Amino acid sequence: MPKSDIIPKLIPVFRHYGYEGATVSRLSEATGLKKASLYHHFRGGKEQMAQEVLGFVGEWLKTNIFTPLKSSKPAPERLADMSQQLVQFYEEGQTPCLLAVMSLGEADNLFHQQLAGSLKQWLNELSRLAQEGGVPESKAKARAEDAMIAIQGSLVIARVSSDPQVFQRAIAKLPQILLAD
Amino acid sequence: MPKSDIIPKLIPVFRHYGYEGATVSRLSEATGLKKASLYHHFRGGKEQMAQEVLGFVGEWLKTNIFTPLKSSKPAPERLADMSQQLVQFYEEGQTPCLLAVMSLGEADNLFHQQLAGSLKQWLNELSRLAQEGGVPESKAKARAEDAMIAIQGSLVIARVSSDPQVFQRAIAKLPQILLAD
DNA sequence: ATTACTTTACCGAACGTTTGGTAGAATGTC
DNA sequence: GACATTCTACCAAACGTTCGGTAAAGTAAT
Repeated sequence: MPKSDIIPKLIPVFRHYGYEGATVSRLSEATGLKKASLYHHFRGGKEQMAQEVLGFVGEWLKTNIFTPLKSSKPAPERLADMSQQLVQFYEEGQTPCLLAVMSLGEADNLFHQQLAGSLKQWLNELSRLAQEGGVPESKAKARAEDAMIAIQGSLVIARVSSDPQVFQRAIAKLPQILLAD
Repeated sequence: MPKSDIIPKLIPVFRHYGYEGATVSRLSEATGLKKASLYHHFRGGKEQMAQEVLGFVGEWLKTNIFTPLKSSKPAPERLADMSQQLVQFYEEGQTPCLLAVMSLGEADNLFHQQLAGSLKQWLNELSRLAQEGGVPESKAKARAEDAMIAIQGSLVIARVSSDPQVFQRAIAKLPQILLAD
């Protein structure tokens, strides 16, 4: 099995259990590969698995979020494209965010820079979008922050209340948060 | 050492590491009690420790958040009281939320009901406050949800970006979210 | 007040299990 | 035959938990 097939099977384990909870047994079960086979592909062990999962998701963000946000469409359409991708990625709000989950405990020491980098990029792209939608630079950064807060917060609330619609409602409000005048 | 002294020392471990990451060794270190001594106080082991920590925080919410929200002061003042308590409780935005952290992995199976109950209560109290501040019932529930999203989301963003001010900014916006007309 | 008994709080050492990780043999694939 | 891939079998270390026991504080009876 090629790595490109393994990593997507690793992702949900890290997302749902966090770094410490994502045991090699669970990762093995999720991939269908025995432990030793996993270690053949990831000589750096569990830490490398998490690293490559983070890298994969980073790439995913670039191609499915950041690039669409830069397309030539009008700003509201670009935002709608992102929203659609997000709802899929977070499985309608039923899946925790890797960024949030990997910033806990021991994992934070290992991956903090990477996580912070992805978030910063995302914030920048959202801020650009808002500006292109007519929001002055001074307000655009604050709105981008509010948008990310809404995404992450709604994922938490949706999870704790077992009501994924909380997430979908929050996504539906993004245009207002980012582009209202 | 009485339990009332032990539990507060347990809390930060569960908050920062999550249930699976909160090893008995770490809990032992945090309390200054050896493992066997912890088991003297909590015969149910780690699960009971988490349970009692959740109970303690539930009580804290009741006396420091819910009750103040019901006082006879005008609505904006009650909200300010809650905000002040929150900033302290989350250490100016540097500490993850137990609710969010315990809804991950195996812990969610064990504690989901309790977590969902606390959240629901909190949402209800915020909705009541908004209504008493003049917001129609139809909108009040949505605003309470937005407020909780802002609290949880800003804690995540603050943590990932190592910028606690994100949290404090979000708290400062609560009056607008809940009571604006 | 003194003695004897019970309880509480604590700890060192070990329990069986699971952790992350390895070595080497089997299996395919070219 | 050579190569990469997967497996079974194994390991030391850490996991959550329990055991056996000590020291001190209560409690009761004399």
